[in-house]
Amino acid sequence: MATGRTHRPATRSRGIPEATVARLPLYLRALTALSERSVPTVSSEELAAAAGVNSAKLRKDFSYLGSYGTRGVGYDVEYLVYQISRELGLTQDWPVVIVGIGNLGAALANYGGFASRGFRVAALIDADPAMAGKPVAGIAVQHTDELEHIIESNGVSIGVIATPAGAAQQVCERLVAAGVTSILNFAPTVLTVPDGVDVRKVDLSIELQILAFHEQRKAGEEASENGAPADRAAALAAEAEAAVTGDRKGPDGDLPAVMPA
Amino acid sequence: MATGRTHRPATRSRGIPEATVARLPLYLRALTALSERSVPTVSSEELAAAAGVNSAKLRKDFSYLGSYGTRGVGYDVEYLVYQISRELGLTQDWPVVIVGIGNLGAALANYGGFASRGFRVAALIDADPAMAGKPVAGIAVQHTDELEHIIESNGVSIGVIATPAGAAQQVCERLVAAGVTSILNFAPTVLTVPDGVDVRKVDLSIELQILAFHEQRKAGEEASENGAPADRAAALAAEAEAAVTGDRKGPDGDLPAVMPA
DNA sequence: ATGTCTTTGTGAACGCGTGCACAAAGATGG
DNA sequence: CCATCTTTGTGCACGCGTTCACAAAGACAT
Repeated sequence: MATGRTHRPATRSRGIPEATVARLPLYLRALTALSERSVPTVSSEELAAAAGVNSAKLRKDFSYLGSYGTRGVGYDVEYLVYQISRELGLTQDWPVVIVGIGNLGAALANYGGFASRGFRVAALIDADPAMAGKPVAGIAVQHTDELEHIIESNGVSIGVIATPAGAAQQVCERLVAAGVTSILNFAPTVLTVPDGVDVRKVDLSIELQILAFHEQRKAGEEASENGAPADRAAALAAEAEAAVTGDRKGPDGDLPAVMPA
Repeated sequence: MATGRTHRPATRSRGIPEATVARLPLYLRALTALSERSVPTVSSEELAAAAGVNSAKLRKDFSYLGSYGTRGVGYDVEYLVYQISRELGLTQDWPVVIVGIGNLGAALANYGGFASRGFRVAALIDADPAMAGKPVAGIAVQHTDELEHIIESNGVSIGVIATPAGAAQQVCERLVAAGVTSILNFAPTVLTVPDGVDVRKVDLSIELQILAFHEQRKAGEEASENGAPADRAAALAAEAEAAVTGDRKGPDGDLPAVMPA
């Protein structure tokens, strides 16, 4: 190791695995908690436990950042907090705009987790003229017409979309055209963006559906056979077929064989 | 409940890969849109484009469910909607409880994406006595004291935690003890749960931090390193989440009025 | 100094997920 | 009934991420 660790080894700084990047905030949170308790150092084992990951994984993650630990001792908490913050870009201030001030948008505006880490809500934007000027989380909502102006004059590069699904793509395009290059999307839609623009998606209902899958599997593992969902399945199928021809439904809602043409 | 089930990769039985499960809701959403437009069939290429994935991946995903396509034609939209819904367990009704009715909890309660897919909000629960009885999204908030009773009498197996970070673990334990086996966690904490309980985490600030990382990389190609002050890191550390304590208070830092920080 | 003990950093093996490329299956037209 | 055309389903190879296991590095005691 210790291969002349210059400040931008193309081999490493370029190559922080995406999976590692996604865990850095987790480590940072755990470290911050330790820092507040004035814990000076922490071992990979302890920190891994606090972050809910494997200790070998944590060490490997940190190894991508450099050798910040001391063998036999562990990691210096404050130093690591700083290094991770810097790596994540949290040592600078990121102005963000939130578009779509409905229930979710308002909740996001009030969310302290944003402001506390170098993220500053530069503006709240909504398409409803009735919302304009109304204060949410201490910030006056502005109308969509001003979107471009807001982005440009504040140098905003990160946008949060909390609009209805139907408006998301259009809002996205306007954000990108105005200079936004990272988007956090809460609308249940697939956003299409040009190269160079990052999109991360948070979809509440998808998470629940994934849980439902596992829940169903747990339930079906003991009652190895379908207990009674046949009725509901049939009902859903019927409802679903309302649109189309709708005359090819399993006789009793059970697994119909592969449907013929 | 199944007896001694040593923990395994979780995707065993007829082994639908976890990555595939996570995409099924995406396909389902795209298919539902097609269904509403009365589109009878769709090719893997078209559907993949609508869902924002690779067509080969989509076909492979579907192959885990069975052979539901017709070569030379594509997939029957209605039939596929039914199959995926059934696979995800959406053909039955899932009562869920939301614990922590702050800004986010209220937004979740109002979120239509839950109710529209077999998920029914059975109860809203908050620790604040002042909230008790207050209607949110047409449902009267109930006090935490009734948590166990609500879970048991409604047969709730899925719980949503939208409390401050400090309360999350305790709430989690009570939910699990009362019979909940799947948890969607919005609080920025690592939840510890017994085997057999699934936890999915949604962390808003982590998503932003990941975006910031990429944003910094994009911006910092040439302005590689600036002498970032360590003061910033110290300030950040001090201000960061006081998650440990756990009650909603805090100046303006991580734990805002309502959201889990 | 030297030995012992703790913990890091990492080489290597393994498993999962992704995407290519193509043969098989079925529709369609003559 | 046969030929052609479209699209599925999947074998295969590759790369990423995870985990194990251990040598090296440093702290600490004697």
